[in-house]
Amino acid sequence: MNDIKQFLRSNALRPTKQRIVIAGYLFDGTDKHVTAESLSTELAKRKHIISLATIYNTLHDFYENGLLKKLTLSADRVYFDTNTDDHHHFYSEKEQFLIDINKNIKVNGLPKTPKNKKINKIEVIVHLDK
Amino acid sequence: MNDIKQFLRSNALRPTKQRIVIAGYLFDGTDKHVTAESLSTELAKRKHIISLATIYNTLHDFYENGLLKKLTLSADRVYFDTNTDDHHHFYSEKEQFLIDINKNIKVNGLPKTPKNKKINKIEVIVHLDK
DNA sequence: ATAGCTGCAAATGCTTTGCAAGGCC
DNA sequence: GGCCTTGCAAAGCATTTGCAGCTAT
Repeated sequence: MNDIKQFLRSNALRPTKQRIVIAGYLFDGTDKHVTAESLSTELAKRKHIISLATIYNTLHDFYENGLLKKLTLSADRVYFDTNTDDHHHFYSEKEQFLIDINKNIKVNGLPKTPKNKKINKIEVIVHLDK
Repeated sequence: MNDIKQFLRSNALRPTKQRIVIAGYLFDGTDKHVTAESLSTELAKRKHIISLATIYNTLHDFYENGLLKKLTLSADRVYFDTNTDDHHHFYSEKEQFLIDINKNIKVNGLPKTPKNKKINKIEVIVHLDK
């Protein structure tokens, strides 16, 4: 709890009640994939009612401070990943689940990067069943 | 023109005025990436005013018949790709552009597929500048 | 005290849908 | 003629925003 406050402060985030609850849930040591809504539901189960607007704000605050990774896999829902290391994903659109691939993946045979551009990241998504 | 009608018919799509215009634009031999809106704008320049609802319907009809590939890269816009071969992309979110990677890319080091699942496709997105 | 945060309600923006009118076979 | 398609206007949804009240420092 004080750890969490510390943690937030060290990321230039004021440790408010809501942020402490959200960070406490997200950064409990287990990697998680959440959407604003799944997070809201999950917190509600734990009797923590936080307005959706705040959840959206907080996820973006965390994201902008590098505490979360953002994943756009389907058009109608943005996922946030608590694992911020470089890694890739198995994804099932049908079942809406997401599994981290933590092994080292190598992408070979890329053509040269377009002029005056830099590669920011390479994202590999392994789509499952159709 | 009759080619286009033929083409639509052979894909179980009734060749209506609107579909002929849209297919004529999309499948002119050059690979294209469009969104519903960019397509609408592009057609409007050519004096073809087609309602957005119809454009959405048509893009999905084409997609469902395998004439287009669908790409979800940013949450607020779905792209359709006239190149339906297996291929990958360079993508700049900032500049909103998309370039096909037609070279053969190899992804090495994938872990084994989750139990009872099959790989549908592997998608590699090379994100540019940030 | 005051700059920052919360949360409601309303707005936004892409996409879908209901449905009446029109077009293709 | 009958079924499919179009397109308007309205609905749907995830997400964002304005703003008044509250809170951390």
